[in-house]
Amino acid sequence: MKNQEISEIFFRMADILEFKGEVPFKVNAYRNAARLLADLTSDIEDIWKQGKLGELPGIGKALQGKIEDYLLNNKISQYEELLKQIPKDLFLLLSIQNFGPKTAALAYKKLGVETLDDLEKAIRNGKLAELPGMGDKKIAKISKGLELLKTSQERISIGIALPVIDGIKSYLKENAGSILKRLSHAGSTRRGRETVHDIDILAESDNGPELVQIFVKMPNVTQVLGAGDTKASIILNDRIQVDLRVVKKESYGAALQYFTGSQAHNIRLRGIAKNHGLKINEYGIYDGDRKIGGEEEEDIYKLLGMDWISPELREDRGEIEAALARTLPDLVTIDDIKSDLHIHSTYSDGQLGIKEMSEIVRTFGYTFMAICDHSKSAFYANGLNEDRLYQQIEEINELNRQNKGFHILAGCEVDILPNGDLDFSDNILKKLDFVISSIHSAFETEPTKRTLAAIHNPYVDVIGHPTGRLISRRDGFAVDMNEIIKHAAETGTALEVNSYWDRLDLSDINIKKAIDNGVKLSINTDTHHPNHLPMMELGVATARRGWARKQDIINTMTLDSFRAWQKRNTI
DNA sequence: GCCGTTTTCGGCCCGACTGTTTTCAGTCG
Repeated sequence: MKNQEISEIFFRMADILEFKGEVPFKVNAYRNAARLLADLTSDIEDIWKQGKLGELPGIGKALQGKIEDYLLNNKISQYEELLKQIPKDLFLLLSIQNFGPKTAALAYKKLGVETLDDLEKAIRNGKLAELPGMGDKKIAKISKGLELLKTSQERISIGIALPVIDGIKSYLKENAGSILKRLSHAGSTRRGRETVHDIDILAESDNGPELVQIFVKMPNVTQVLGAGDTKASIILNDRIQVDLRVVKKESYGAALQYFTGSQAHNIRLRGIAKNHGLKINEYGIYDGDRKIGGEEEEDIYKLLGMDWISPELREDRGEIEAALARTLPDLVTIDDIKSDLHIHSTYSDGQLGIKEMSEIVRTFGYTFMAICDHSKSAFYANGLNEDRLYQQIEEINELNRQNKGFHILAGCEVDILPNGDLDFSDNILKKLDFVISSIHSAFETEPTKRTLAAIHNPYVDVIGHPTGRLISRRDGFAVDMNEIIKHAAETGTALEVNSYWDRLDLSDINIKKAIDNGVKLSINTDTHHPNHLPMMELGVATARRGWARKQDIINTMTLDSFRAWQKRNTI
């Protein structure tokens, strides 16, 4: 799909135009279009073929022409032209903190700075300091930014960030005592994004300076980037930046709304406020000079005539229109989840036996679970052959006889082989209660065709981690998600939302697309170790970001309705 | 660049912070 490719070009064109000193509104037009394309759940090529490009908000004549250029010629000629006029490593240079487009342009024009090395040299030989507006402190900040870029990690997974947030919250509660009132995380972690750049913490207190001091003296703070009376920024464990912002009671709601973002969502809200003759900032919502709300986050949305919007939806992907029309979806919650359907045991590569694991799973409040160990071809994971599978089914049956009020489904995560066959025959699969089917090998070999074959198998209930992406390591294999969704809808096969922190596969955008086409989803942890079980929350957050409701998720069903849903029982 | 029952021209979110300034530009979120 070309959506992503064009989106990336538009983001870069925005950077270039900004570097060239274009008016900010033009730059924003490109960024808005880039975001729209990245978030789009339908194929831009289809929209173009239907002649409906102009119906997309923010896509006018000029941008339509560029999209068309790319679809016809696989390049945007104006972008190619622009690339000739900029420093070699512009995009890298612009990622340096405290080194923005204006400074980059100045350094390029006056000193010929094209790369990080050039910049470092210009700092060392004092040339940069000779430029207008450059003082010692500014140079020092740019040096720091350059240093940070060299050592800093990529965005980190939400699965890593959330436990860090829990630790910070506990620390603050223990050490700040009565000066700390309300406390929340904000930013992209609150919105449940799969990866985050930093952690935002918001606190309510009448004593900002003291709270800030407690915060910067936290254990494992390796750098204090700044600390004032109401805010501070630190680097934790040389790894992740954490920003604290302290506000008073009357502004807490407005600040929480503001710092949760996203930026695009906030910009839309402020535009709407303006149309109503109101103004929003992080301290409250105002009618002229009169403050009319801001103590609670709900105030902001209510005063703009809309429903409160769950943080996971706040990306300006249609949630504002839905909130105004009062048609926001009733999103699935963690409390709706009644089963975890993808759990490994010591039969293959899990850490616990079925009995021990099931006892822990029960404590999550679920009423059933599925053991889905690997199949025989998964040598690397100690996959089960037919005999051991029968043995496992026997053990599960025995446990179910002993267990009242909790049921274990005998399942399997059957490999989709390179030739498109499944690793077990239908005669075996039909003996199981539940089947997940996944690709674990030969990612390059017709992954779409193989997945479709699995979808059409009458015993396959769920396609596991459908794109195979690993957030920290590799992109997904090149599956045609439109085809997979179409066939999943036709056959009544669910797609997995694998909740393991490094997978979160399907992603939010694909979840939305699946739901829009009537496909059911299965949120599972793919647990190999009991520590993985709480990751259900990550899967639920990702599903919520994809606008998933309770009725879209098979894990919210009772055991009876789940069985009635299975396609093998609907024939 | 886009957009329009206020507008086909003149708007386009808002504020903090910093550093370099004699009143503001750049960067960030």
